[in-house]
Amino acid sequence: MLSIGEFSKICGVSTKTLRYYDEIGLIHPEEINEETGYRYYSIKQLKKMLFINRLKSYQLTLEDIKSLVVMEEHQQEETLYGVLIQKKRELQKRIKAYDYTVKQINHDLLHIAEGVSIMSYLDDIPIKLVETKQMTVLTNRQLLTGEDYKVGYSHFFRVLYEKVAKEQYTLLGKPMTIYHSAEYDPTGNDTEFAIPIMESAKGTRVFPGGLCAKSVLRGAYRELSSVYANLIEWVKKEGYELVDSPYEIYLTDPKQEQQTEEWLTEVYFPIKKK
Amino acid sequence: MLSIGEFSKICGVSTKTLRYYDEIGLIHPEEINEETGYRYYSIKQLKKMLFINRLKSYQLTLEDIKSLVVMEEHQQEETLYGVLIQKKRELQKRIKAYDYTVKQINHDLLHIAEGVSIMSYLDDIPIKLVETKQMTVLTNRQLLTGEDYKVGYSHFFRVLYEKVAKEQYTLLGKPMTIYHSAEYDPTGNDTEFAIPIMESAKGTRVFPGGLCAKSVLRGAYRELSSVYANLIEWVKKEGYELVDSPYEIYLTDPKQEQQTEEWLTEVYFPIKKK
DNA sequence: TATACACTTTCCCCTTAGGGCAAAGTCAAC
DNA sequence: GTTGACTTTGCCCTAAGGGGAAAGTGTATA
Repeated sequence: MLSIGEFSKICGVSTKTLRYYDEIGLIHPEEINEETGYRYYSIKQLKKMLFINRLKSYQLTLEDIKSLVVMEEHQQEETLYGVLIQKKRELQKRIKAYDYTVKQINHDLLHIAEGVSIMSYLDDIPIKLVETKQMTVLTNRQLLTGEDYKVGYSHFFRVLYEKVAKEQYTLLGKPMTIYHSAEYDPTGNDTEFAIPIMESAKGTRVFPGGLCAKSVLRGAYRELSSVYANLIEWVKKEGYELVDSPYEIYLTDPKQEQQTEEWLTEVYFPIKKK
Repeated sequence: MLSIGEFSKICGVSTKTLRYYDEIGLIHPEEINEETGYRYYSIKQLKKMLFINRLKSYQLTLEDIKSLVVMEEHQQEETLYGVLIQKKRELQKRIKAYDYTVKQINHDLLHIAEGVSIMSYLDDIPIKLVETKQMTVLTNRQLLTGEDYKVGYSHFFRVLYEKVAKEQYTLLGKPMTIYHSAEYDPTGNDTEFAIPIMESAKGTRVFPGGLCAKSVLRGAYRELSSVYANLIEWVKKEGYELVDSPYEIYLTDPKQEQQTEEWLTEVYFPIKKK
């Protein structure tokens, strides 16, 4: 039997961690002295602990590890395979995300080196007053969380486009989304997907035209909030007020155009003079 | 002035987050109604919030962001440049670490697919009884934390090798480390770096020989703890006991040999029959 | 045998960046 | 005046332990 200190040294795990693992039921010392409460681990438990260490190095949560180690051996192998495949995908996703972040940082570093403030693009977003025309749009209104957006957008538009194809509607414009929620809520935002068509039918509605402040974003969607901020500031400053939900029109299709720098998105704020 | 909800929606940040940022002094609403406690943000603060959002997307901590946003503009640019460079390196390091983890997972997946338990290598680590000879070693004893190890090893060995070169000592063997700490302690372990030489001089000591249990690890150092566990188990089972600090001898130089699979490390446990 | 010192125990608070929920107060529209 | 949406503060929760205190235990040595 090994004391907690000996066991700790062999496994390369602190005694604090071992006590914590005991507490959460991950690995319980084979023997505990009734009188003193001292923990004693067996040599056999070394293997279990090393297995736990390895799974930890694969970024599994202790919860996941726990459910794995309580299994019987043959069931464990199967489950482990699935879990590892899953984890691998997750790590690859994280790598991609970090790669992207590094790219963005490089972009900003370049700006700073040129002596340009990295938020200066905010001042360069042009805003125009336009008069939009009334349209008929095929729509689908949903509550979406931040997570849903990524997959949701392509999904809901695909559904709408399928309907257009099936019913042989006549397309009159690019896809758009209308944001009805008054506040940003991470648990869900009231979002309407719409495609302008010629016909009026079930699932369509009249989308009113009128005076709008309009801005065009060239680049990745991450700058969208900046465009919104800019529009709001402009609207206040110029003495207008918002009279309907803001909406966006996607001029490029992210699936088609790989260069995020080339994406074009129009942002409209329906307004009137105060 | 914008209410917290409006401001939240524009910036894509929850009201909870805004209150939290107020609490930690990251961004304080420009106006707070004395009677009601309602927070009101100005249009000008949008830009600051968007800047914070961007820094957050770069994985800066709120603490770091805070110290950046309180700076004056020209000082901020300079600091920002350094911080971003730093962060970029960190992210690249993390990417490399994840890449490595993915490789390890792939390795294990292969094993599972072949029907081999992923910890089975533990049973394949051969152990031999050997009699080692007394040596003279040039040494350097240090308290090292887990973090220090990575850079520490190459550093301390380099110092020792420089001494060997300067004093024109005669090399008699490969570099080795002796682990004096009885317990694994994440905050620091008593570690001795040593190189066998012929001469006795200041900075050298006699390294005693004797009976040892010896194991050879082929592969990356991450399996070292397994080798230790195996040795300890063997020593107990065979009725021996440890009489001195375990040590390792590095047969390959990590700087020379790029393939971690080819690294060779000998692990020695000085023992005697109980 | 007394003592010193290393080891272990439990207990409590702390970490990041907020999320969830509840009770109570406030705002704006009808 | 009322309703419903909005906001406030306050309290507890997260994952994986780290730090430290106070008290008890093990063991080697003088």
